[in-house]
Amino acid sequence: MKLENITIKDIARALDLSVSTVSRALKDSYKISGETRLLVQRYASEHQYRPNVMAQSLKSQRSRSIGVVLCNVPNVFFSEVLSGIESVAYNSDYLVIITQSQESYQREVKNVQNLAWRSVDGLLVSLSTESENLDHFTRLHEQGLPIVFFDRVTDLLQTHVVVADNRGGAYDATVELVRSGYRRIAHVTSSPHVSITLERRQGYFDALQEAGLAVDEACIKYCMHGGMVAEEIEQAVTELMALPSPPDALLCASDRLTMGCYALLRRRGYRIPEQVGIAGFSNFNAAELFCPGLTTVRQPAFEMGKAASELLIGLIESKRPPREYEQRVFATELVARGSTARVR
Amino acid sequence: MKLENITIKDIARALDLSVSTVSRALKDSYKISGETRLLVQRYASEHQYRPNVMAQSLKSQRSRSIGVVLCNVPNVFFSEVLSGIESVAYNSDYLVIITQSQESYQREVKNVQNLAWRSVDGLLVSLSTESENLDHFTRLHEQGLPIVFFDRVTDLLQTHVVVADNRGGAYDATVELVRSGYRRIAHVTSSPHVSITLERRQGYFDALQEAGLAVDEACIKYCMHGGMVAEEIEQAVTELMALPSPPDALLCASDRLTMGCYALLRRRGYRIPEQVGIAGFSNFNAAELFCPGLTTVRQPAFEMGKAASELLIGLIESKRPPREYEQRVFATELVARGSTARVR
DNA sequence: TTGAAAGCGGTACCAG
DNA sequence: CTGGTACCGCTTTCAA
Repeated sequence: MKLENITIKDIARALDLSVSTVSRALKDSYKISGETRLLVQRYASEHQYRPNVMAQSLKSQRSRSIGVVLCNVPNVFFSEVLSGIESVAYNSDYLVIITQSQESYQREVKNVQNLAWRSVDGLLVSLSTESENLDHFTRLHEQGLPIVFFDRVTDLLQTHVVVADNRGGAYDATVELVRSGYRRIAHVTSSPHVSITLERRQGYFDALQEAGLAVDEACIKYCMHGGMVAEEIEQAVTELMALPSPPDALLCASDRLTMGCYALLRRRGYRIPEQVGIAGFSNFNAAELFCPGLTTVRQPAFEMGKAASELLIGLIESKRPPREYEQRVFATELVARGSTARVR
Repeated sequence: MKLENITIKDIARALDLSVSTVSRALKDSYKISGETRLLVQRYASEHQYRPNVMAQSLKSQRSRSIGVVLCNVPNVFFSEVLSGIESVAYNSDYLVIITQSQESYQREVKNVQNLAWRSVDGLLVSLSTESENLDHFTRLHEQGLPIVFFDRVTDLLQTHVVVADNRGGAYDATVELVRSGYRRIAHVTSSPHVSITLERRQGYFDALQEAGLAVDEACIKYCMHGGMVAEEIEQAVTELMALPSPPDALLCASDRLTMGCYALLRRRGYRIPEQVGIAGFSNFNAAELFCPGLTTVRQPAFEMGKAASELLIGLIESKRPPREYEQRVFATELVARGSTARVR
């Protein structure tokens, strides 16, 4: 059963005009008499004429919709990004189609192909932890499909990119840990395939070196599924704490890892912050209600979503490719709380 | 610039067949020789033929996409529902288009109209707190557009509905408060326009009455924007605590309200659970990390999203309207934690 | 079993 | 300024 709308043809018949005239009248085309234009427009609005979008799309090869490819919506960071994306799209009259990769390369590929094939006008992408090969994007990109990457980005494709200052955020958090007197700071992070992992690790390195602390590879744990599987986190923390000289603090690289590690430390009875300090990336803003409060690095997720959306729509609507692709970097915000407040 | 795909016409030309034959061969139609079918299908797959979805949609008047209308994605409950919706849609090869009403009636109307006009095959809706008038749905519904409501539902429209056992959840939480010795239990809830408010209030009433406790209207505070505006919550709590005989416990009716009230009580220095107990609906599962842990009523959000999605797709794909509309009710789960553990 | 052609609802070019 | 018409890519009668 279908929604019955009147068509341009109906209007033409009713007003004894040709479809082309009606079409032009509706589009406010210049070469049309004010009289007929008004006539048509009045009739159209009286009869609630709505152009059939599928027909327009078929003709124009554009759908006024953008596809979003991300890992998992319930992740706080992503849900806020998504909200930002939607808010811009709403104002620009684009529809937002979402897909989740669940950190699976296979699924990401399928989603991307499906979106492209179902003809979105552009793609907003945060790569899955499993994605090394990016052929599914390059092919589309070469064919001219606008793509903007956010958060987990790549330099294998030349396009706009929206990220937080990941290096800076990790640096700040590490400095805070050092300042609080921690000397053996471990790093629990995601797959080294994704950009954010490398950038955050760099910030961690920089801060350690600046503080004259040694970087110990044994103190860095990579969770290949970004913490999607609980065992990853358990294993990482277990191994760290079993080290001959165990860490006295943890720097976690993502929402899920931070929460996971924090919960695990508490569950295992570690005293935070005395015995172990913990800080990490997280957009969960009730972290202050934890016991002790959790020191977090916050990313302006909503703003990042807006920016990504704006850049993509810009790309879609500009006739020709931009001279230069932008890389928008958003400052992070360190909120120091009890979990790093060791009294020396 | 557009993605170049070969069309059915190209195949026809290459194989010296007619487009109709090719079309039928691709659809595995019965009246076609096995030979030509194989020929066509091989050529198609070799040349990566992808049917143009816009053309198919224009013809069939179906888009294989569903629209989701909800308040706000970053809300934990909704983000989990959304994830459930997406997971089912993915398996059934439907695309999910999301829109946020931000609790605004205006915006809900716009989103619904836009989605319908942009021809989604069906709608998944959780009403905004402001929505009393539902004409924007009834019109579409009468025209045959499949709609399934979830969470904030209505009985003004005859259709499938997916909800949590809201009465039961509120009842359980209130009973828990009573069991812990609280005697003057206030209720902070959302707008009375939405179904969940009434149902949850009923559970609260039932439990109070069963316990022989008086229901005091002064102890019920309605936040008309569901806690979207922080002042609402502040005002509600302030007024409650300023009552001649202030409450000794709070039952909160939604994610945002629960977190908001809890944070506020802590900020204002109330001792929880001794001075004030608090429990409420929330899908935030790190509530155990709070100090004290927060007693929550959890809804199986992901499962609810899946159910809603399945019902909608069923509606879309069945030729005729079902004999009977379903109302799927999901059990809630009470997780009692420190915030209601008063030692008597 | 196959092909021709109409049509889904618009858009845009070309005449007039 | 207006009308006729081809076309976007696919589906589906209707004939052959």
